[in-house]
Amino acid sequence: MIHKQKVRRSTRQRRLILDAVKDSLNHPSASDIYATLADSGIGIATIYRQLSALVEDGEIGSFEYQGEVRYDPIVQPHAHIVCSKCDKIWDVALPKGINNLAPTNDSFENFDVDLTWKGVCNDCR
Amino acid sequence: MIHKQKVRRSTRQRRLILDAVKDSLNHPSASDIYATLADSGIGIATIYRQLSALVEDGEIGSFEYQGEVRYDPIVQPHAHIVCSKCDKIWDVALPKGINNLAPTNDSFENFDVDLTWKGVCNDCR
DNA sequence: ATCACTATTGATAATGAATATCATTATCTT
DNA sequence: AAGATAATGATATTCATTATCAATAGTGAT
Repeated sequence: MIHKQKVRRSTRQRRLILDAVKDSLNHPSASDIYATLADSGIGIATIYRQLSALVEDGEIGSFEYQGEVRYDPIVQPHAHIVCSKCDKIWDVALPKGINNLAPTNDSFENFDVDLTWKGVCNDCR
Repeated sequence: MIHKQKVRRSTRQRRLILDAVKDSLNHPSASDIYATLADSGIGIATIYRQLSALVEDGEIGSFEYQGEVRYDPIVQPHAHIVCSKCDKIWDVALPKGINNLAPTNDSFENFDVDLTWKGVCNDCR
């Protein structure tokens, strides 16, 4: 017997958290979103729960950097550039044709790329 | 006045930790190394300290995956494949010419690539 | 070898991100 | 409106990692 699909409910908290990520420009962490929504009264546990759920539902993107998960309003595949001095993160297009360079063969089915360029940004030099 | 260079001492602990990473095959975490060296009596703080120092000194590599830092005996630039089911990690060559695809321009000096392919391995299918 | 200097160690407390628990609240379907 | 249950918020807990600090042990000079 197949597992019954758990229905996702639309709550005030979920909407606010989604909007906060969609409106973000700095690849916020969970605590960044918590701070942004400070006067909403949303608990920190809900922030974590909904961020995970939104990623799972494909509404937002995520990646980890410096020991914490960062969230991304952009869901289309793309790469990042990070400055190792100031830890700022920029979005950048994936190199054209990168998927053709994937090590896919009959022993591994490949479906996602995580690409980050690390360097020093202009401001830090 | 230039900062005085702090001299790195060669200790029993450092040698054992370096050897453990160099002999590893599974991209071990700090606690993996701690477990491997359980009967050496090395404290967990020293494991963390020396792993960081070894990375800083360019003796080993590191990257983060699933909320923890993994260490790598290979220091040459290379990519990883991870299985999202069993979390196993494989080494794989960087796509040839990837550095020519870097978004380097006069506002960002690029010196490192972090590339991970994510998929499902043969065993998990 | 011994000395003096100080980097390193080990035990442990502390931090910080993320998850688990659970009684209460709010959504959704009928 | 009512029943079923997903979601919430407060908080305890877990887990990886770092900070603290007295004791120990490399290292270079004598």
